[in-house]
Amino acid sequence: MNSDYTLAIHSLTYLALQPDRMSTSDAISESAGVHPVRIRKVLSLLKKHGFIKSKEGTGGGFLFALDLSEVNLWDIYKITSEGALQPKCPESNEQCIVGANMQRVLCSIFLGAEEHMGEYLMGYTIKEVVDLVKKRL
Amino acid sequence: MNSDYTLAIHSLTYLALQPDRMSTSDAISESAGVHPVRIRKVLSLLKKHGFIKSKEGTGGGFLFALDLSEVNLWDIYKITSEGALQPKCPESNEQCIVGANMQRVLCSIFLGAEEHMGEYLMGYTIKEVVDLVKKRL
DNA sequence: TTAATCTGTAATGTTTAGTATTACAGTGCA
DNA sequence: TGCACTGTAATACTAAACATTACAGATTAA
Repeated sequence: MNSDYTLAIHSLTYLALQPDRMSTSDAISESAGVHPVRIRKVLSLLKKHGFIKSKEGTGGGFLFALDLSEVNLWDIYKITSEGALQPKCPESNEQCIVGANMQRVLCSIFLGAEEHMGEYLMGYTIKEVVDLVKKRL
Repeated sequence: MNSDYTLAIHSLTYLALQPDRMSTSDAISESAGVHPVRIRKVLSLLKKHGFIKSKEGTGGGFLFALDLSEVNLWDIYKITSEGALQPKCPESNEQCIVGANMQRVLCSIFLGAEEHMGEYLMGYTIKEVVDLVKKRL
């Protein structure tokens, strides 16, 4: 699982808890324990998809742009990690019936697996993640 | 997705197509396009779980030990890759409510995702993979 | 009983992917 | 004008994946 994915969830959850002021990449990076540049990279993806707004300059930062229950974990997965489940198939031997066909077979199976997982992830919105985080236990 | 997983599937499929003679790690590695030592490592795992037999020495190699429909892709996943979906959470800030709780929340969500995917993978046995490979298209 | 052919596994080296760091242009505020 | 941000590219570092080497032990066949 790509860790940009977890970073994106972490960031959005952070923003969700600061609904009335902008948060800087520095503040988020301190919460997540990674470098601010990474936060900006991940958030620039989320911005492109309209989940957040950003503002440059003094007093700038990031802000959640939608309702918390409009964004679910499958949406975020698709943006940050789609295809992460796909097998990394080394060049296999085309002379061999197994080598020649395995990649195709596995790709289609793993695509199905990803879609299947998607249905599960759709069940979690940022709102629910925020609630779980608040519960502390 | 751990590529030991795809290697295990590849190897088992290969063995399934050679039911009446032993296959060497060299032959399998040539089909899969990886180093024979890796094949032996992965297959030693599968052997521990009783999916295959092996024999050392001249004329030795590996052999499928069960019926093709007794082994499904979830079984293999559990052996080679369980936990691969778990997020790699960097140490986050315990002072922050998000940092302090995110790992716990994500672990439980991703555990569910893995189980959910498991139900899908259970639907594919090696027999079905072999059939798909034979179909060639 | 010796040589050849395998597995099993540890140790080491190499490559690649992930991540951090640095640098700096552009934007907006005070 | 100076400061505090985002945005992004370039570079450097680190860790994980993978290949390679090495060799002990098992098995067969000459």
